[in-house]
Amino acid sequence: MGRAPCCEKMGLKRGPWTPEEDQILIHYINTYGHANWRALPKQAGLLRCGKSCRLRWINYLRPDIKRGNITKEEEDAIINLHEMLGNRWSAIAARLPGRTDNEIKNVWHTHLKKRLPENQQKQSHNPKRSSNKKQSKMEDAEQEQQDPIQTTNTDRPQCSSSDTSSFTTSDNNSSISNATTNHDMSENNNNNNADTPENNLALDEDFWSEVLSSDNSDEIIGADYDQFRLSLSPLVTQEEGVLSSSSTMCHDMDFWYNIYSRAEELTELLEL
DNA sequence: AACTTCCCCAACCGCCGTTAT
DNA sequence: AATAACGGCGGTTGGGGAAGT
Repeated sequence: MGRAPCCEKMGLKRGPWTPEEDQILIHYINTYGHANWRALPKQAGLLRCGKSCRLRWINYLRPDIKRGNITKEEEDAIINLHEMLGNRWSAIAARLPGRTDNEIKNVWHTHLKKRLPENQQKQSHNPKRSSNKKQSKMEDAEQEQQDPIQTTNTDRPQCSSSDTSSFTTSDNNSSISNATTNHDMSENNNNNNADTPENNLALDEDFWSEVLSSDNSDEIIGADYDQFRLSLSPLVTQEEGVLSSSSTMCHDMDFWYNIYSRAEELTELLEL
């Protein structure tokens, strides 16, 4: 016998959500949480099935959703991650804080897939994915062990909006967390001479004294800073490797200043 | 201006793994 | 151990706006 449908269709609303429904859902979840999606709509007074509520919350209403276009850096990260993980959108999304699996899936199908050579497009699905989900979770764990900088667990706390590691630029669109594939980024950067560690020290002590003394560094950091962090990724990789640190996902401004301060030393180590 | 085609993305569907009974 | 319920995931669809003719 097949599984019962997730909800009775009778009397339940479908299709786009109205602002009123959104408000009800947000208010309910903020007040009571979402321990039980199935029961939620009834308790909240929504004529929706639990699945629909969950999807709406996860993909649109969550407060930590990052709005705005996918940045070039994020696109590159998605491409790299897709190469490693295949169509495991939630796993990819877990590495891009603020982005949802649905969003990444859409971006992939509408933009990024087209960039692949045709033969890769044809066989683009699940190069590493096993048909067995348990197996693929083990692969995730395995990979996490090899690469502690990345996260594979969606339950793991992600950088909050107040965390300076998820730097927000002035236009709110060009931010990317260092949770993104540092290794991948560094690979990209290594292929791009403009971003070698030697070239990334455009931000000087004046910049740092301003940032570190500011109460709201978000206001003064911008695209240069994002570029800076990105270009320092290889050094971060080195730092994490050398110190075998517990690798907190969310490095703060002090961390980046430390990397900046030790750029020479880390570059040397990197070259060894 | 009217019509058609294309593109984007929110939402739905169905399946799977986990958990509770 | 078997079954049902649930949450989560990836694949797919279709409405609506943009672009093209």
